[in-house]
Amino acid sequence: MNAENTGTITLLIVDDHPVVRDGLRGILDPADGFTVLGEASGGTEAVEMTLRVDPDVVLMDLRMPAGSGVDAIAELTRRGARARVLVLTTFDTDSDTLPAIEAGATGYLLKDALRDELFDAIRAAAEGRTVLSPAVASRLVTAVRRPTARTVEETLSAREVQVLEEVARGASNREIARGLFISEATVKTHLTHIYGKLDVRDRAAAVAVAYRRGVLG
Amino acid sequence: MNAENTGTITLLIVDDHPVVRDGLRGILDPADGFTVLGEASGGTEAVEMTLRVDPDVVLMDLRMPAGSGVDAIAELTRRGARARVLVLTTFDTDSDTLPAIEAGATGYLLKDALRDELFDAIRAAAEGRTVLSPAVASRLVTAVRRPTARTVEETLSAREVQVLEEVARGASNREIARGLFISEATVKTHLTHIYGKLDVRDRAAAVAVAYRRGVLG
DNA sequence: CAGGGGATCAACCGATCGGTTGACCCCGCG
DNA sequence: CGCGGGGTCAACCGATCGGTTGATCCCCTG
Repeated sequence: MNAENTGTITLLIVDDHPVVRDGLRGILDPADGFTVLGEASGGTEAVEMTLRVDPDVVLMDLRMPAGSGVDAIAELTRRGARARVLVLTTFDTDSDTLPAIEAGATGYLLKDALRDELFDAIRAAAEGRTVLSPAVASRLVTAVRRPTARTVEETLSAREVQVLEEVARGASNREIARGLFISEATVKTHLTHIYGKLDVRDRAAAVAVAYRRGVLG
Repeated sequence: MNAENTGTITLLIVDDHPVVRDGLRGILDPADGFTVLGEASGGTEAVEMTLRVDPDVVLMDLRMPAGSGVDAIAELTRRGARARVLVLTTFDTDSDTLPAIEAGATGYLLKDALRDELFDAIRAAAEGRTVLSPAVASRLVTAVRRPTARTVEETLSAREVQVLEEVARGASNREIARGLFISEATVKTHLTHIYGKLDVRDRAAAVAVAYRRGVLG
C-alpha cells in the first residue's frame, strides 16, 4: 500500500480540461511528497483507473462530459476503493456540493485555492481528514440547519409556480407584478422563497431546476 | 351583420382573469358605441362563443390556462369567422406577439393602454385596420429586418450551448468566464447572441426556451 | 483572396436583480 | 387561542445583468 510509504502520496487527476490536468500535474509532480500516477478525463475512466493504479488520493472535478464526478465517487465508495477523493471544482455555487460529500468525497476544494492550500488539503485527505473550503463549509452548515432540505423535495406553492412561469417567459419582476396584480416586493419575496426551496441563487437556475423536476413544461 | 349597425360595435371579451373581464366590461359597456355580447375565460370557449354570438371584435388575452389565445385566433381564422381579433395582453415582451399576428390578429394592444387608445383601437379593428402598440410595432420591424429569424430555427453554436448550460446551473457571468477560461466580455457576447437566436431578453427565459427545444436537459 | 461566421476581448451605462430585515393579514391546525 | 405557513408589502444596498459599439483573430467557403 502506498500509504505505508511515509513520504510520498500518490495521486490520480480527474478533469475534462487538459489544461487543468496539465496545470495540476505541473504543480504536483515537482513538489516533494507527491506522485501523479495518472490522469482521467471523465468519471467512468476515473473509476477504472482508480481501481487499477490504486492512488492514495483522487483529485476529482465534478462536471465532466464523460461520466459525472458524483457518480464516480459513489461508485468508488460502493466498490470500497481505498483512495480518498478530494473534489476540486470551480464553483462554490455548485449544487453538487452536498451530493459529492454524501457520495463519499473526503474533501471539497475550489480550484482557485492557493498552492499550499492544495498541498495541505491533499495531505489531509490522504490521512482521511475532511477538508472543506470555507465557502463550502458554510453551505454545509446552512444545509444542516434545515435538515429536510433535499430529502423532503421542497414543493412550491401554487403562487410560486405562477411566478416562476412568468420568470420562464422572460418577464421582469415589474412585469410579473403587473401581470399578477401584486407589488414588485411580493414578487421578490416569492422569488426568494423559490430560490430557497430549489436551492439555487438566481432565476435562470430556478427555471432550469423547475424544468428538470417537471414543475414547468 | 352587426357591422351594418353604424353606431355600435359588438364585442366579446376573452381573458382568464375575472377582474380584467369585469374591468373591460365596466369601461366598454357604458361607453357610446360599444356593446359587450359576452365573456370567455379561455381559448376554446372563445372560439365557441365567437362563432355563436358573432361579435364585431374579440378582445383576446393570449396567455390563458384553458386554451391558448394564439390557437384560438388561428382556429377562428381557419373557420373564416367574421370577427376581428384585437389582442390585449400585458407584456410587449410576449414571445407570442408575432405568432398571434400571423395567426390572424388584427391588432395588438398592451393592457396598460389608455382608455381612449383602447376605444380607438377597437374601432380601428372593427374596420379591419391594423393597430399595434408602439412597442409591438418596433418588434415587428426588427423581426422583418432578419426574415429568417423564426423560420430557420436559429441554432446555437457548441460554445453557446456550453455557456447556456452554465447559466442553467446558476453560474454568474464571472463564474462562467472562469469555468470556460474566457473573459466576462466574451461570456456576455455569447449571451447576447443566445438571446437573439432564442428571441428572449434574459437568461431565465433563455434557459426555459432551451429546455422546451431540447437544447438542455 | 474576399467575405462571413464563430470566438475572443474592452469599456461604458442604466436597469434589474438578489439579500436583508421587518411587518401585516388570513387561515387552518391543535 | 396561539402558532405556523402562505401571501402581501416596504426600503435599502451592492452586485450583476443587458445593451451598445467597436475591434481582433481564425477558419471555412465561395
